[in-house]
Amino acid sequence: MNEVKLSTLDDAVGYWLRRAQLAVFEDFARRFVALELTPAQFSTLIAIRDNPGRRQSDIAAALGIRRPNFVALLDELERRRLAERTPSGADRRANALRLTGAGEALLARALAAQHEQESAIRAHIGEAERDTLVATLRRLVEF
Amino acid sequence: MNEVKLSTLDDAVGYWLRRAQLAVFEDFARRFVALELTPAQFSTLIAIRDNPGRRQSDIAAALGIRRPNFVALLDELERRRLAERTPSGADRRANALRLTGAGEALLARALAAQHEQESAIRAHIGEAERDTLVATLRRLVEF
DNA sequence: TATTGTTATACTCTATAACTATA
DNA sequence: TATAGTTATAGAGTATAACAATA
Repeated sequence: MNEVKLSTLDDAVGYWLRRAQLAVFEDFARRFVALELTPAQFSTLIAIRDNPGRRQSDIAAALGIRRPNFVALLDELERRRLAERTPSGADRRANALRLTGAGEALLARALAAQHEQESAIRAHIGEAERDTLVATLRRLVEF
Repeated sequence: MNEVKLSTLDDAVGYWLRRAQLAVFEDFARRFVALELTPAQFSTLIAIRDNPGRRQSDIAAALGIRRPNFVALLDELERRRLAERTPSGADRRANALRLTGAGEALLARALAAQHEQESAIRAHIGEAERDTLVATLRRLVEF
């Protein structure tokens, strides 16, 4: 196949943002396949560990996940005995979320895998560039 | 809702890459809603304009779109008389792609809208930071 | 009345297998 | 046999409406 030109896309932030995100997420998927964790499940485990006892709605909202879509995700984490829905004391409508011992153990392994990915990125694009990248991306989110 | 902590995600390239990409694509969608063009349709119009007469497969591959998924996308562009499938001379299996006059006209408006988005991004994060961002994202794609 | 968790549902993206017509 | 375009289909991911229990 002869080369196909894509002149206008070659300097577009949106285009490279999408391609870079796909590349990093594919690498993430490779590293996490053994742990059987999707990005959404991984960030959910982090959010629960950092905020034990919080309501489903709060955790879901913080992660940008709609409440209805969070139900099946939690069902699966509970089925695998990684997280639990426990009674929320005062409000009997709410579920308080907590990690199990197995959940904390798996999260520890996942955090190690994530750390390896961050190190690989640092090695590939450079330490300073990585810090600049994260800083710029954070400003872009407010955009 | 009290604040929810997300310690570990706060310095992760993958996390901010995803959030920034969502923010930029939401802005893109707002700017392109009047043109009724998705990112995939927009980049397809660019690819066809830059490579008139090329086969479907080549254009799809250059955009990272699987051949089966490219069919409906092209059907829609043809239905709206923005692009055409024409006979490809030698090989009677292949379709050569071209933009119509209407397609070129709409693409011109789309490119203007994209240019406005790029200007807005430059204004928000700064000229030099934007160039550094694109350069870093391109290196990240090889990752 | 409003909110929490849930069910049902639908729409978009993306992926694969297999067909047809040509090569 | 292999390739170009196509069909059918299935799986994620994400969106909304509406319900039961509770506030």
